[in-house]
Amino acid sequence: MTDFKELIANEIFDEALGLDTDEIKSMIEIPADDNMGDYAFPCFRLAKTLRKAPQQIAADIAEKAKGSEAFEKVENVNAYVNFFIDRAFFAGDVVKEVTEKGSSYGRSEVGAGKKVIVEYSSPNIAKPFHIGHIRSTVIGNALYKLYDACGYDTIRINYLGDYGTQFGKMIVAYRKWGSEEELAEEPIKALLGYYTRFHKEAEADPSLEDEARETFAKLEAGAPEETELWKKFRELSLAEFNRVYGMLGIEFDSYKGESFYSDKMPRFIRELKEKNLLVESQGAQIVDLDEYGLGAAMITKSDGSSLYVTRDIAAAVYRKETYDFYKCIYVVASQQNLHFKQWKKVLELMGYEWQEDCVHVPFGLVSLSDGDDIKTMSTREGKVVFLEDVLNTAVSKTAEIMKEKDVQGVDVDEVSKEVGIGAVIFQELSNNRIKDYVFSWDKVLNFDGETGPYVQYTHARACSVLRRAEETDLAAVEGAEIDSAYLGSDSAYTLAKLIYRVPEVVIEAADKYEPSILTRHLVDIAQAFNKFYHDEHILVDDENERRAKLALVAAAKTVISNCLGLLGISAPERM
RNA sequence: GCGCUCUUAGCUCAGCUGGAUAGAGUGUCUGACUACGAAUCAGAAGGUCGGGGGUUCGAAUCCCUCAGGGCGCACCA
Repeated sequence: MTDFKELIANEIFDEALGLDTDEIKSMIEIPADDNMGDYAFPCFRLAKTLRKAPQQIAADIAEKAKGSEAFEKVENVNAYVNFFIDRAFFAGDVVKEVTEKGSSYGRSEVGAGKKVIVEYSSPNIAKPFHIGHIRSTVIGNALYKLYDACGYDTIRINYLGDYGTQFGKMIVAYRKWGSEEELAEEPIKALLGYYTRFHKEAEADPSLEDEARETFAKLEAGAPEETELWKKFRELSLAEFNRVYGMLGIEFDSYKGESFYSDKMPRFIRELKEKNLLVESQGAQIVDLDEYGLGAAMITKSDGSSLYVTRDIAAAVYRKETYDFYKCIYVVASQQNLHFKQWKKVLELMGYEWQEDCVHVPFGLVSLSDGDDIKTMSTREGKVVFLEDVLNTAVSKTAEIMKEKDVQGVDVDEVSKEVGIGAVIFQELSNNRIKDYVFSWDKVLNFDGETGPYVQYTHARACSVLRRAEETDLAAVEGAEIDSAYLGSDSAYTLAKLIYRVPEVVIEAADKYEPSILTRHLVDIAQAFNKFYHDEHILVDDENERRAKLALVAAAKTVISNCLGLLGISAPERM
């Protein structure tokens, strides 16, 4: 591909500026308004070194660059030098690139040879998979795909919350009020019922809490009956979770959860002691992080049992020793910011320098609207919206729409899943992950505007044009040269420009741990395609024109499909 | 109280390492299906970018401060 920034930088370069071509390249901007050119170079900063008015500098550069054949036009507006390139040539160049690369367009090798771990989803066993869990699950999955696309060697870990006092509670509740039948029938809902009931009853009878702690201690000590129940709860829950993961098309390479590390902690407690980091406080063992403004990190409780931070230390070291990662990404809610800061600080104090390669990727809270009240979801109170219900509702709404529209030649069951679930995932990945939001049925079930179905529809529409061309034997010949002169319109150029940027957008989204950057860009592409589609007649009689336009349609189709794939969403050909 | 974070159009949100007239979607109003899919497109209206200072040729963007919301602050994870 032609690197226009390079051409421009070479044109501008002058020793008197005191800038090398790379610095000049980084200063080049793409104007918001097409009328102001395709690339722009602002001269404000040069005013000091050159001791001239920026307007004058711009005029001088423009004058000098006007002779260049690489640009159709060069002009200066105030302190800007605006470069106009041959748009048709550019569009043709982009189309060619996408045609050659196909499904690998957007991928790169920037991460070749580096190992990246992404930890995400990590639900608590025996609790329902609710709408709040979608964030880590879907954001983490997109990050995994983005890193994979950047050439990194990736490992997906589901750090299951499969241990802790909560299992003591669950066992106690099950023995008191549960039955095997209801557990077999609807495991998660039954377990949730026990959990909810436990907390309700424990308010009146605090001794239940002690009983739960004792029961967990037994479990930890390896008591057979308790272990048996724990295993059963874990298995039943995992089967439920896997159903949801299946719907979302999500997989993991490892399910090593908290229980896996339960016997790996003494080593670190010893190590903390040896390094004189441990302090006793009110019967508990802590690492004092006051001087760093991080309070105290509790390592063991007063009864000697261990906690979250300790387990996470064990897990991090295990991963470093097992995988020797370049980076380890934790996709966990922002509520745990303090925990991650403490944990990293403790690792640092222990001398593990690689803690710098551990990144907490936080995201905002999902809450529920309860009339005028906004509440966080509470498993204990049973106030939750199940993710599976959301997915199913989205699917059935999609099926309704499809039946209404009477789409031909599709398996409604299959496609309504792709579209309905795609809509939910897309919604989740649309906004900056740090923002809190209130769950709304209206919003997840809205399929108009900047939504997943809109993008998928655009893809299906492109497929439809290509199909039509083939049916009537008007298809572009595979591998044939196209005459890019027909791609010089504003709408074709805008579309090509957005397609051109995809590889860099993918890298940026991965670097910033922000899938929404790609989601937004994808919406822009879909909008640009739809505008092109409306502005221009594609299946025209003139063979050369038709071929050129079809090639652009095919490129757009490929790119939309690739980007949706990176977000974990499928791209149906009809819907 | 302390720490982190958010505040941009009626609503939901974009706005890249500061750059030209702050953009989408949705909602409201209006127009476009006898070309290739109307889950679409075009147009109108809608903003003192939470308030106030500062840095700069230039601030929604960086710094300070105030206000409001959210989250967190040792025996849960």
